[in-house]
Amino acid sequence: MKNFIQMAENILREDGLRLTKPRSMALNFLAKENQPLTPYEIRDLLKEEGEKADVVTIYRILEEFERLGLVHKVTLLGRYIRCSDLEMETHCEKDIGCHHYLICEKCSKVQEISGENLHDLERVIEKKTGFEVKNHFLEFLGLCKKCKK
Amino acid sequence: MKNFIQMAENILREDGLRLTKPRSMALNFLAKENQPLTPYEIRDLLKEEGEKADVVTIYRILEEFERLGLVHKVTLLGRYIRCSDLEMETHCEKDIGCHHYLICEKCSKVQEISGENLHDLERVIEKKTGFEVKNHFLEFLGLCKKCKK
DNA sequence: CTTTCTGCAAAAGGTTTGCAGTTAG
DNA sequence: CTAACTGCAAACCTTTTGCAGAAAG
Repeated sequence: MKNFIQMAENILREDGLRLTKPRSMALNFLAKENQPLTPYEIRDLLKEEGEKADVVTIYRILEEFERLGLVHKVTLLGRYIRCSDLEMETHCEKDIGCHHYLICEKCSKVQEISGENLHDLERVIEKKTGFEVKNHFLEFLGLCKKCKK
Repeated sequence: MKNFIQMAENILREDGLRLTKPRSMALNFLAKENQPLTPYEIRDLLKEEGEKADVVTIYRILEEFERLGLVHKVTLLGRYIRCSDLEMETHCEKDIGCHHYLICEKCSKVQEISGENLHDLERVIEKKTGFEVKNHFLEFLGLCKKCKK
């Protein structure tokens, strides 16, 4: 956790971004929670600590964080979660084996898993984590034959 | 394509739903296009054929279609695509091996593929379809250990 | 100091809801 | 006929944009 924050701050600095109060606090909450948060939730968390920040600012902060590989957006939830230490260290931006999430339909808690075979994976997941996979979303982004040319 | 429409109409009937003009035409366009459409696009297509329908109606229609397994929502695009004949026949609701989509970042065209191993799959995809996979989105929905109890 | 960030106001989408009127079966 | 469906208006929620003022380095 401390690790994440330090690495993140370095990455920000390297990119020439300033370490402002909202950015720093957003990093802290993302690290502490270790669960995906909405921009509004982050705004509220800041407010609880006496730092009022506009949601617009949080949106812009998260946009930068995502670009720098500090957070992922969990598409199905519209929430942002901090990248794992592993992802940060290996700088495995969009690699296979990263950012696979298990989203509980009931409590909305998210756990990260890594692995590569979907079929086997589901079985392994159920055995190792006790998570009962009901549905999965798999979509590929890229360039089709025509557009590649 | 004709197949899809007939099967879909049967499924609607079996569920006690009425075969109205907007529903029937939406089915036709989804079948004909074979590409994911937004509710607004469907509304416009209907309008072009002289049938004006409200977007709200289209939203409600698509909601029903999804419930009945006639269409899938392509999460990343916010669009709806007709289920494949295979899916309809096997009634493979949420099964592994279904609804995997390749989304072109440039032309936004979508192709469906089936297969189960993600790693191998990407390689196979590139060879078979010429689609260059840049990124994939994989998220699982289900119940975590706690919530399962 | 000067560039970068933030706050505020406002707009822009996308989606949902309630209710009265219309239509399929 | 009568339950189901649709249209309209409005609300709601999330996200984006522009610009002037504030703050980091």
